[in-house]
Amino acid sequence: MEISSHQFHLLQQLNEQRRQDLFCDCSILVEGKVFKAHRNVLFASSGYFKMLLSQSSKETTQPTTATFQAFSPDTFTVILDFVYSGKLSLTGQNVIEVMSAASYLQMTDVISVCKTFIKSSLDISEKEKDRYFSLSDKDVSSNGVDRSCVYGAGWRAESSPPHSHVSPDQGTCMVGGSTWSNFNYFPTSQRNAQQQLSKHEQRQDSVKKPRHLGLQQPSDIPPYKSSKLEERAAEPAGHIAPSEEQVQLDTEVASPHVGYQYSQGADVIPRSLAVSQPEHESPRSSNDLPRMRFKCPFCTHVVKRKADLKRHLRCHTGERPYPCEACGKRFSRLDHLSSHFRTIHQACKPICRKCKRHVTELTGQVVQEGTRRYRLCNECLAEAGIDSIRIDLEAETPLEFPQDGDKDSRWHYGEDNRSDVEIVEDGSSDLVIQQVDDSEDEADEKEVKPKIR
DNA sequence: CTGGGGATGGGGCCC
DNA sequence: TGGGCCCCATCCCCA
Repeated sequence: MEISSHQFHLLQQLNEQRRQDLFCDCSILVEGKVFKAHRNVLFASSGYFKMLLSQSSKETTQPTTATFQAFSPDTFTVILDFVYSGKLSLTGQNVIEVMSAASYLQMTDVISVCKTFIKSSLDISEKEKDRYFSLSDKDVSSNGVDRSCVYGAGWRAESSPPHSHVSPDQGTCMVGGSTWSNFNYFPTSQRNAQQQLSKHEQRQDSVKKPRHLGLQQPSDIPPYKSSKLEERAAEPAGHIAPSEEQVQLDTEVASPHVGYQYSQGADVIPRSLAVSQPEHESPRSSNDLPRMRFKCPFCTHVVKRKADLKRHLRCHTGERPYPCEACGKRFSRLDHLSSHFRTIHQACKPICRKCKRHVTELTGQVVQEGTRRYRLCNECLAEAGIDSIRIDLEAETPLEFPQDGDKDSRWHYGEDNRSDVEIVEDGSSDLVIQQVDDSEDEADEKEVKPKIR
């Protein structure tokens, strides 16, 4: 006969003992703050502690002390509370750091839940953005990751990997003592987003660059993509890229956990899920400069700046917050959008698209094909049989790139004023010819450039 | 089929 | 810290 509440009460008791510092035989020092805990609980919850404590198990009479500088006391509080309660308090602010800490401590369940949290948040963001094509980032974030959520990990979770899909749009939620299957939630829009990403993923599969730190994805390991978050989280991560070892060695030279290799049955914690936050040298040498590195929790990539990591993470999450309002194409980066806008919609290059010769206001014209603009020299225009078309540039309204902070406003470009513009359209191809006036165009560019640059 | 060029995306890094 | 520029790799289209 099984009393289902026993595990819950047992954990509750242990948590109570921890709070009262009863039988605590392990001290964890995180940036100066001391946490008391039970060795056996830590051993059972974290691969890192399992490794650490098994090494020091011979001296069981001595209290064990672990020191961390890779994450904050607040983050460790979240982790420790989870260990002792099964409830993970995630917010948009702490999820990255919690995931990093969980990676560091080799707590796969926590990593999975964090990934799901991030993915779901982005999904909500995408949903909002799809509704209002150019929602501001601020609005999105307020609808997304900023909501706090408390995840409850079931203590029967060992039977199945955590395929949890919890939507942050549920707001604050408390799920305690449930099995993972109790909160399998997969928003339909998430599936849609995955479908939308599929092409991008296929492209990215081959865009894996070997040049970064000389690293290369092993051929047998598919590059990790955003829509594979769940699969990756759930899959037995038994593959370790040999090259990843280099990263570990490179970034964790002085760390106390150098070269650890935790294995739990067939499951090996993927080292690619290692720390994604600054690698403080510990103990830091007085001579060494603090070598700040930020590791991507999804791949082996290491960057020097947090902002670069944030930017890099978009290639995993598939987030594309910058839509081109001229053609609808979305970009993960503003500079890519700017570049796209300049090349596709502004015809900035004074080059004939056909013969590649330099064109001036005398020797060529701007051709507008739908929202695309490019230049053709008069000869090429004549070849195309459209040499007699002239446009009153006084009335011509150039495509304008939105200013900063104007992400949520519609862009203004010629299309809106076409009724006012004397344009000639090719009925079959939506072709619009505009006379090149470099002086005018230069002025246009000057007007736009400060916004872009 | 192949090579060239445009478009795109990712990283480094400066401001 | 975000914006933006530069460089490079890759994809895709077209001749």
